[in-house]
Amino acid sequence: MDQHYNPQTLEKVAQEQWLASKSFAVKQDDTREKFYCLAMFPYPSGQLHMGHVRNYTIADVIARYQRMQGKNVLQPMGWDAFGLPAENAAIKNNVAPAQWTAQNIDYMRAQLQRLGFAYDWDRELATCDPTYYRWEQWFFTRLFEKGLAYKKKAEVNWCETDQTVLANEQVVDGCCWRCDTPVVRREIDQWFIKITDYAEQLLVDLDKLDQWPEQVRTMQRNWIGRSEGVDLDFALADGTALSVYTTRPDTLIGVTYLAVALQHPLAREAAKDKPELAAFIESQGNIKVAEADMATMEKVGMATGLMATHPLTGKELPVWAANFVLMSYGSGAVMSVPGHDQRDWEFATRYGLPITQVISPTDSQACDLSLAAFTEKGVLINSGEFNGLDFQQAFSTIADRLESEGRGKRTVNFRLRDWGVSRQRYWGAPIPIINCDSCGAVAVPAEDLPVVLPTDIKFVGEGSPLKQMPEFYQTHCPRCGKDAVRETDTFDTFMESSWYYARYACANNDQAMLDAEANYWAPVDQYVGGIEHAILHLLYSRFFHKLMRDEGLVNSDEPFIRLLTQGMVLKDGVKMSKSKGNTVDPQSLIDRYGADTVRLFSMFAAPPEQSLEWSDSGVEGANRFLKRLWKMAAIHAASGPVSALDVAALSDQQKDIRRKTHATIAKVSDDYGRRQTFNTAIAAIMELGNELGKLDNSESSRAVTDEALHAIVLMLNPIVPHVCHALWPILGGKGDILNAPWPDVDEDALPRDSIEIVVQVNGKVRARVEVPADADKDAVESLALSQQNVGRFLEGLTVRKVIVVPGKLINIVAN
RNA sequence: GCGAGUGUGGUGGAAUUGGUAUACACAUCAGACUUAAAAUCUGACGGCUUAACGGCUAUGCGGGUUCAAGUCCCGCCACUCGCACCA
Repeated sequence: MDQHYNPQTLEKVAQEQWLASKSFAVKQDDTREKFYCLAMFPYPSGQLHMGHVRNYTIADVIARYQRMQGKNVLQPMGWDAFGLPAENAAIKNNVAPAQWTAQNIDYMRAQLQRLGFAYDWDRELATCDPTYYRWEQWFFTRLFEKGLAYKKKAEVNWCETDQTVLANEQVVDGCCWRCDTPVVRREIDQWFIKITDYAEQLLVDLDKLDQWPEQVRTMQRNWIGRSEGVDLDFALADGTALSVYTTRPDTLIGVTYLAVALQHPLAREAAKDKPELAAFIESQGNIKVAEADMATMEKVGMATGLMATHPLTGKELPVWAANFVLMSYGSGAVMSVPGHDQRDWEFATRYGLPITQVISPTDSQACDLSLAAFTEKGVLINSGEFNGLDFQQAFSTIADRLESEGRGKRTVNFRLRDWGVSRQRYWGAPIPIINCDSCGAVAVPAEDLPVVLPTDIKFVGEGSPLKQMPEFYQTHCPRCGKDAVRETDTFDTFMESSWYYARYACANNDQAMLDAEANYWAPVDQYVGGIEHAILHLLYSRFFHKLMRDEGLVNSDEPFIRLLTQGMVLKDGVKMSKSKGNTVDPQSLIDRYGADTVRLFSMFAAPPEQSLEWSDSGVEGANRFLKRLWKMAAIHAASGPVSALDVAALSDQQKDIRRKTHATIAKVSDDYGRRQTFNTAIAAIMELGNELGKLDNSESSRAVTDEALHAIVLMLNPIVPHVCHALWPILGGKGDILNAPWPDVDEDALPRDSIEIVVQVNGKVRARVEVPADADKDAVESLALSQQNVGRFLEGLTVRKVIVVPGKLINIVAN
């Protein structure tokens, strides 16, 4: 065989064989354990970038590893094909979004195939295909009928010039990204899905996800934001009540004013007779509809002139309108306790409102209300009959009082808001609703689905083309038959990505959304994707899974059993992006070094969860390793057949290398399966390879080498499958390496005769001693004490304590 | 602003349960091979110090717990991700 590694040729041979024999097409098989491995599908932006390469390589390594464990492995691929970039490209290049998307998919599919990923291409799907989104439309009509989908007014970013809704990313410094017009908030009718009905379940079930990173579970918990508090009423002069939610009823006596959102009905009503308030509300209307902007803006407000009565003290309190009160959380109004809430404190300080202390620290904590609010829990003071109570006592006493007087009620509240799924855009799945003057919003009947998005359109960018297409929106009411108007909004693209994992399992079923095969494969055993999706995509998918479960479509509670969140790919310490001009094109690297080198570097350069710093010379190093591996195997194979390994007759050096082989198998198995740190697995394999070079050419050495090389090729196969595909038969491996079993550890090869023990004096390493593996504590201690350098450091000191960590270290404590 | 992370040689990183800091690579330097270069192979490689053995010092910064801290605790700094219409 050729001693030169030729990736371009051997990768082509391997890929053609995989494609021709459909090596990765799978079906239900009840004789084996199933394993569903999935990487987040890409948006077809044009070309693969390094983030994709990393994401898909990680998943592919896991899929191929699990296959070698004897499992029935499904790994599908598809396209998250709806979304804004297609509309932007359409305007820029004068090409229809459908056509642009289809071209991108074709190019990127070829790139994925060139990287040798083990996908079942028979299950490929694209979310912009009516055969996909028809089921999403159908499912939405089911939710609508169950009352889980509803319409309400909500605010959007609006550009007056373009007469269009802007996404948050399209608002730059408060202005439209295209025409620079200042953006205003506008309220429009929008569709929502009641994720809040599932808030408790979504929170509780996080505890079941013990194979998810703790940080993701924490972020979701905080996002859902369950809190226990009290809803209470402050009476207004006209006899109506202003309802507020608080988690700190213990501070109730310290309330010095109330604050309502600018959109609160009370603020709007007050603004009618108060022009300066109306002007103030108007002036705050250009803040982006994004929480980050809300939180960082200057906190300002204005008195509404209204007064409210404190439910316990009967005191009259002013009602302010404030820009930081969120209409979407609680009742859109808050009671302000400037003594014990920092935001209230800042607001009160700014506007000269009174600050009262009602909580006293229980320990020596500082509490100076002229500097800041005291926000810890403590003991009540200045609260009349409640003085001396702690938080728990005060909470229940005050809540009981309010409940008995009918002025309040204990409430569980969530930060989570219902999911707005309407988008005033063209390139998305049409919302299957018909608006009838007589019947209101009516779901499109199942037999009329899908509502197909017209693709032969001219796209100019000002509003959705669907609004200019009577042939699309003019229709009849399915209920009463009168003329009616079809909904022209489309779905949020998170809708499509919330259930695609399930659809892969029955991608070609045109009779149902999901079927028995979907239930065979679901849930996904391993999901791999970027950490940036930790909250939204993963929460919506979990929600959708529960909705599908309650519709009888799946019989599990959660969609993803194990989650791996990969870090970003950086270049020169910053994220790769076109605008920074620091992108690395995977295609040119594949052309130069082959897919295996690119895969190997991606897996070697960093553990999957950390960010990965790109390095051209590192890629070169990965390529060098594969060349060396090839040459070593070629020379070994060329020197003829190998005699059987005679374990009893090995020299110490041969035994050491055999131990290393089996220790490496054990480590690599753990790294692949439990730790998912592929970089350390590769390092361990490299170490073993380096050791092999030290062996001579004797018969017994060649037998040791043969065993090691078989193990190396099997262990590397998930990462660099092409070169291993080629090397396997050369080394005498039987069948296709794809189906070869993972190597076994020979436990008998692992024990050592002697081990090295580190000797410390007062925690500093002073010597190392070689002791028999079964040496007892006393023997180790006396040997340690006899070391010359140890003696030097013990001179003039008294030994107080000796700590022995078996098999590792001995620490002599002396003074 | 809020929530979640990360920070170790010249560089990427390793150290898995509190127990030898710097594995494995990259870069650099030296040597071998070569007319020469590339490629390949061998060796050196945190800093200071020493003729050498060795010593001191170092995991963003400042404290703490411990026989022992990169790892645990407290306080800071810098960077990254998310914040509901980017996907």
